[in-house]
Amino acid sequence: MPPEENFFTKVFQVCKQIPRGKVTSYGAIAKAIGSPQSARMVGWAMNKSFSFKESIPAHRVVNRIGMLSGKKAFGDPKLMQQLLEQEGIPVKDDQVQDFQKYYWEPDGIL
DNA sequence: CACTTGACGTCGT
DNA sequence: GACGACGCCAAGT
Repeated sequence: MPPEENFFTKVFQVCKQIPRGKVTSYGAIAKAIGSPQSARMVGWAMNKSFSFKESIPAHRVVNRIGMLSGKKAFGDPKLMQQLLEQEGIPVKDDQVQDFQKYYWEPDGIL
């Protein structure tokens, strides 16, 4: 019995809750699911999210500085930036412009 | 089974 | 305020 899939579920749940045109940070999600020090796990889960059944808008999740750290995970680095711009989020140099403005704090599932 | 890597974050300099 | 080092957790090799 491997790991509790609940962890992934929580992360995915939060990701899905991200409103269109908004972005959040891994730490915020990690904190929302009750593991504030497991921000890395959130990112790792995101990478695995592509293998997940459901579609997860991982492009709305960036690191604390708003940098598209996992753009490579989309297959094409441009894809993530494109998706963000498509949702109305200006991205420049792999960084979200006015990140603080588009930042969205996820609701704790707990 | 032990070491390394990884979509991060915080503290210290 | 920028740069560097340490810390966390799990998966892959």
